Amino acid sequence: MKPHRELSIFRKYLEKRGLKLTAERQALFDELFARHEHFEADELLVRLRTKHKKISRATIYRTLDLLVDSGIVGRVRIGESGYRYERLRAGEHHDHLICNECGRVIEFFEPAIENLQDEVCEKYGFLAISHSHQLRGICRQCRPRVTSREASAAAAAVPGRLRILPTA
Amino acid sequence: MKPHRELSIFRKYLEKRGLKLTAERQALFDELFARHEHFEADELLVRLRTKHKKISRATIYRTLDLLVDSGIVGRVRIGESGYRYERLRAGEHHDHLICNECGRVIEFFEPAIENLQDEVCEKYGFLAISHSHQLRGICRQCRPRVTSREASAAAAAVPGRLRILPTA
DNA sequence: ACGCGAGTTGAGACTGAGTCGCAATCGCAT
DNA sequence: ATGCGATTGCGACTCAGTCTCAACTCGCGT
Repeated sequence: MKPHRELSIFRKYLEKRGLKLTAERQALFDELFARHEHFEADELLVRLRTKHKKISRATIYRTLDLLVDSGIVGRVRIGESGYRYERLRAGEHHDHLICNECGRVIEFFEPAIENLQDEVCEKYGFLAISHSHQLRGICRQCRPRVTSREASAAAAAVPGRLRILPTA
Repeated sequence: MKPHRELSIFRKYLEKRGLKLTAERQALFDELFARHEHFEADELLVRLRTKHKKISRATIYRTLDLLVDSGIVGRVRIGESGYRYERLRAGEHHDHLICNECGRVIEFFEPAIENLQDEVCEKYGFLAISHSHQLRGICRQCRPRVTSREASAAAAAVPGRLRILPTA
């Protein structure tokens, strides 16, 4: 929870491979821990540019790579284009519900699903390293607005398909 | 199974909205049903360019959009960049195991997971429209080659993280 | 069979996200 | 202070996908 913990992880990570904790990396790290939501790389760039000092796009991406690699930050392909990043609480993990209307991202964790995943892997002799599991649809807040109209139209468009189908 | 079935679905889909079944759309459709694997848009372009007639990149994408929209083809974000497409057997659905080594894509379907998904949605008042669920790792064939070395190194790189974590 | 207009196509310009190369600069162990 | 590897910013670049638009088709109505 306390930023210190992850900072020291990051610091150690850098040290271990002879990298430096520069002002830019610090700034990025701080900005990242100033909030908790999911974010995109360019978003971070803007945030840093406006309030703090200048930092180049390349550096953002490079630093984000380090953070992802160190396990502090997660990189997810959520929408149609680009990546989204999110802080990872140590040891924790969750999947996503993504609203097509408002873009809201809801995190969920279902142990039973995780277990079943493991079973699937075993069945195929597959050694899982990471996974991504996302459901797209309409969130509680947006449902009233959308109601019958679009949603049912979408469902009707694909005859015989009642089940959730893969996308994103 | 027989292409006819999906062709008529596609035809109906087009008709319904006053679109035409042009030679290009046909060619693409045929090429698509000539095989069964997952494929990328540009791959299709090459295939068509070499054996069949010329067809523009724009048309490939446009037609693929139609096919996806009609429910015949699925669009998935599987790797690091771009989309992958796959034929959808009517009513069927599956998720993916993706090998980081050889790129192989294994399809799986686990009803219990699907049910749990529904439960999660209910819990959050979320109306799911589509979902994507992918596990990345090393497939059975590649495991011998990779063994301890990389895999265990990767696991060790993130201390305290034994569980599968989100990515892709 | 013919004509016409909506629908479609190809070429290439364009976009957005992310990456790369490189010269200038910085951080830190000595 | 010195030196050298690590780092930065810039801008050029790539790649996938989208858009524009003039030229061309399809297929319905006659």
